[in-house]
Amino acid sequence: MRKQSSTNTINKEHIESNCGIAYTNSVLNGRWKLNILAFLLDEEKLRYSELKTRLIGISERMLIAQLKELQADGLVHRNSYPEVPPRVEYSLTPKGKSLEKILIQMAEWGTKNNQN
Amino acid sequence: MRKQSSTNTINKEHIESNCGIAYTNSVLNGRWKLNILAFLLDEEKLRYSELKTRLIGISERMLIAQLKELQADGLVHRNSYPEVPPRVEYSLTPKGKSLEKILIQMAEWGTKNNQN
DNA sequence: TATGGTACTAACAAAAAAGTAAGAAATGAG
DNA sequence: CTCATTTCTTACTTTTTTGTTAGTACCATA
Repeated sequence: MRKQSSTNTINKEHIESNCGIAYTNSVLNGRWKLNILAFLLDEEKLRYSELKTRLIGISERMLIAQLKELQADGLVHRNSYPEVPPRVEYSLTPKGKSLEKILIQMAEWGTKNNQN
Repeated sequence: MRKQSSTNTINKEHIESNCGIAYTNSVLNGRWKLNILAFLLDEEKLRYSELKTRLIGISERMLIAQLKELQADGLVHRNSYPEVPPRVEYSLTPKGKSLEKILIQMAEWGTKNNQN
């Protein structure tokens, strides 16, 4: 009677790949996260102010928020120097760097498929 | 006086990769889009009702909305049979299929890095 | 004539994300 | 003592996204 039982035909691989993608999605989802990661991949270390300059249009509130989430997810490392005025450098963690291939391919795919 | 001029130090490659990523992000961003694409990649064709069954928790409103956006971006093809009750099959376009590598790597990365 | 099954659509409400603007801390330079 | 600089923080508003619910169209079948 209930068609839901057809869910059973989804095998384990499908479910796992689906969970995998869901996690990746949850970590990368956000208006600026991919861009932040891409810049950090390119330039290794960037100060807060440097990121702000590169991410044209981002507000400070958003930049901080996205950086915090990326840190919480273990993708980005924050290094703060005890100076005044403050100096804070952001960089990728190994986990963040492990996204390199994906980021590069996304950039390539986007460049190829964006008809502007 | 204005620090914005430091933007000039960002070279063309960076800008392009950034635009590429921004486009890819705009196309893939959405709570369910990656999952929808992953299922279509795995199963080639899926009816609306089959997608609904697999995407646990999605509402009809969202499913339709995401499918429409994916169609508008040229990733998904909609095939409607002139039958009653209606039968509609969704599948990936070549452009959608060209995301295969990225989708697979995202699934793998997620599976590897999701500590559950 | 009424019912069932599938793929939607529309209207409104709730929740989440993002924008805006003001300000705080810390200290060396003037 | 005041100011400038940099990295945030907070409160509030607006916008965007998502949920919820009800309903539509189609026609074969009973």
